[in-house]
Amino acid sequence: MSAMDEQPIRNMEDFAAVSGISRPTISKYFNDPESVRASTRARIEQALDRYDYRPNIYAVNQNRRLTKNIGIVVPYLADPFFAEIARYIEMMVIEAGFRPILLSSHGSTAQEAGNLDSLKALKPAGVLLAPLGRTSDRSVIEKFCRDVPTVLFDSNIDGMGEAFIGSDNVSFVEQTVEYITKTGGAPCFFEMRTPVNPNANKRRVAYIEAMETRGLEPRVVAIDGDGWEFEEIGRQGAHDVLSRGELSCDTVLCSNDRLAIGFLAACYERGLRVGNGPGCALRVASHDDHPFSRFTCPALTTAAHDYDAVSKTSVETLFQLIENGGRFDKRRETLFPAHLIIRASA
Amino acid sequence: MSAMDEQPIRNMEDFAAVSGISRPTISKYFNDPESVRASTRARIEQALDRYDYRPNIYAVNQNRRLTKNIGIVVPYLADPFFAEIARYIEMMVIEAGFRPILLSSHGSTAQEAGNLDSLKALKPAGVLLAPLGRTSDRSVIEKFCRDVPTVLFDSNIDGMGEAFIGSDNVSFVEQTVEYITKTGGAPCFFEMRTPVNPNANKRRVAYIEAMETRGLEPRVVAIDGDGWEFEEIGRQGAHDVLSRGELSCDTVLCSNDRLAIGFLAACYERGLRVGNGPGCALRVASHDDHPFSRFTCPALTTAAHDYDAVSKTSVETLFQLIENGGRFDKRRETLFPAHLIIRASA
DNA sequence: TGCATAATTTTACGCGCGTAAAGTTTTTGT
DNA sequence: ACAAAAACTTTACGCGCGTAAAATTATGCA
Repeated sequence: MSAMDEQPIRNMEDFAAVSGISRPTISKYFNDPESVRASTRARIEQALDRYDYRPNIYAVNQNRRLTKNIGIVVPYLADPFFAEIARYIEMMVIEAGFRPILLSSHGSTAQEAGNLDSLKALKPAGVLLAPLGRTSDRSVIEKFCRDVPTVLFDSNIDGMGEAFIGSDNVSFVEQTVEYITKTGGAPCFFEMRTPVNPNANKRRVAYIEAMETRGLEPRVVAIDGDGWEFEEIGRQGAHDVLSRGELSCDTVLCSNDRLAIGFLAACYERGLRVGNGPGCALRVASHDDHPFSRFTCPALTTAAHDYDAVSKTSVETLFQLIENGGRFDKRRETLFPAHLIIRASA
Repeated sequence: MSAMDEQPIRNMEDFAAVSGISRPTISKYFNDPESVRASTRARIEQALDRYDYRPNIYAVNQNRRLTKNIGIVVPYLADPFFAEIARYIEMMVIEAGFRPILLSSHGSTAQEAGNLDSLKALKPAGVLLAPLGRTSDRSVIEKFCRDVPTVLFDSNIDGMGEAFIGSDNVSFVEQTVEYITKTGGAPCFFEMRTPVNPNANKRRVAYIEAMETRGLEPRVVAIDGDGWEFEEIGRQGAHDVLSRGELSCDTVLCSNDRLAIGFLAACYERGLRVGNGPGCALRVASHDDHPFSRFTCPALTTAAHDYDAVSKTSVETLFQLIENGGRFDKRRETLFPAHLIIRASA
C-alpha cells in the first residue's frame, strides 16, 4: 500500500528523497539488492512498500548495454506442443530474474525474420530460438546469431547459434520401432513429403536405419501438403493413402503426433478400428507426446519428449552463454532421449 | 544493405548527418512518415536502406508518455483456442503499426497479477485482457483498468475495463439445443461444477432457459475438477458419470469443446459409439469450435465462435478507446452470435 | 514574380537513470 | 580505541531521443 497523503513518486530522485538514501545507492540496490548494506537494504525496502516505486524500464535499459530481456521465439504457438514448452521456459526465465519476451513466427518466414528484427531492437541479453526449419531464412538467422547470444532449441540448423538443445530423434524412432516390432508387425513410416521441421528428416533416416538393422524392409509413405496444419494434412493424406490401398503394412508409425491425430481421424471416418485388440485393422504410433495425444481415439502410443529437460537445459545453456560473454569455444549440442508411452493405439 | 565502408550509425544524430536532414525532422519522420514532405521522405528512406538505422526503442519510449505497445493477456496460452485468438489479434495490432506484447497467465491468479504488473511498467497504449474469470483477483484487475486503457475480451467481468467483446453465450446454446431437439433427443448439459470461466455459467443458464422454453426438463450434469486441464477433467467426469449410469439422456451437450474432447475419449475407452447413425449409444455436441474439434472421433458438432469478428472488434475497440483518451462515456459490450457446425458427433 | 504558407533547420532543454570521481561516514578487525 | 576498509553521499556527466521556439528556407498560388 502506498501512502496516500504524500506526493507521488515520479522518479528515482523522489524515491531517494522519501527513503532517505542517496539516488546512486538506490540505483545500486535495484541492480543488485545484495550489493548494499543490510541496514540500507532494509530502509529501502521499507520505503518500497510505503511507496510502490519502480524504476522506469526504458530509462534503465537505455543506459544498460545489456537488458534483462530474454527473447523466446517459437515457430507456431498455436501448436500446443510449443505453447507448452514456451510455458516451461517462461517460468524458468522469470525465476532467474529475467523478463521473457515470447514471440511466435506463426509458421511464416517473414514473421520469423520480423520477430528477430524486433528482438534485436530490444537488445536482449539472449534469445532462445526454435526456428521454423526448412522455411527459415538461413542468412537472416545467421546474421541475428552474430549479433545476439542465441541458443537454438527443438529444431537444429547446422552451425547456427552457439548451442542447440533438442531431442534425440534416433532415440525416439528406435524406441517406437523396437516396441512395434517386438509386439508384432513391421511399421511403415507416415510423413509429409516436404516437412518443414528438420527433425522429420532425422526421424525418417532413423526409421530406415532401425528397420534395416532388424532385417526389415523400410517403407516410407510420404504425403503431400504444405504449411503447419499437420492434423488436416495427415487426415487428407491418410484418406488418400487408404483409399488407394497404398498402405502395405498393419502398423503405421507417424513422424509426429499431429499427423497421427489426423491419421486417426481419417481411420475413424473410414470405420477402421485402430489398436491392438482383435477387430483392429491397424496399429498407429507416433512421436512427440503432444498434449492432446492422450485424448485421441484410441489414445496414442508415442515417444515422449523430455519437456522438462529440454526447457531447463535450454535456459541454463543460455545463461551460461550470457555469462560467457555470448560465445562458446565450440557449438554445444545436447540431445535428450525419448521415453516410450504405451497407450491403446499400438 | 548497409554501406560497409562508412562509419557505423550510432544514433539519430549520426543518421541525420549522413542523410543530410536535420535530426528533429528525422524524429518527425519516424513518428509519422506522412508528416514530412515527400521529397524529404524520399531522401530519408534512401538513406534508410543504405544504413539500416532504427531509433533506440528505449530512448523513444522514455520520452513518449504513451508507447506504441499493446498488451495482450490470455488466461492459458497452451489452450489452442487462446493461441489462435492471440494470433489473430497480434496480426491486427502489428498491421495498425503497434507492437503486441503477448502474455499468458497460465491459469494462475498470481501470474495474471504479475502480467498486469509488468505490463503497467511498459506504459502500454492499451491492453486487451482475457481474464482468468472466477479465479481472477478483481481488485488487481480493477486497479489496472484505472491506470491503463483496457478492453476485456472472451470472458467478461462486470464493470471492469471500458469495453467487453465476446461471444453471445445464449446464441451458442440456443443453436445447439435447437439443433439437437429438432434432430431428435433432449440434451443434458455436461459441465464442471466450479467452472473458472464465466461463460460457463451463462451457458448453463441459457441451457436451462432453452429447455424450459421448449417444455423440456433441463438436466445439468456437473462434474468435479479444478484447473485448466479440461480434457482430463471431462474424461474423468465422463467415466464417473457413465459408470454410475447417471446419464439419463441420449444426447450430451458439453459446456465447451475441451470438456467434450475428454468426454469423447471416455466414450471411446468404454466402447460407447458416439454419433447419429444406428449403433450409436450417444450423441455429443458442444461449444467453441476448438481448433481440434474437427479431429475428434467422431468429429464434434459444435457452435463456433466468430474468431475474426471477436478479434477484429476487440482490436478496433481498443484503438477507439485509445483515440478517445482511454475512456468511454459508458462501458461497451459487444457480443457475437455463434454459427453452428454440424459434424458427425450429433 | 511576389507573397503567404508550409516545411525545415538551429538551438536548447528535458526525460529517468547509469555511473564515475571525490569526499564523508560507518563498519570492521585487532 | 584506532586505522583501514567498506559503504555511502555529493556532484556531475552522458545515454538517445522528444519537442518547443525562433530563424531560415522551400513551396504553392495568384
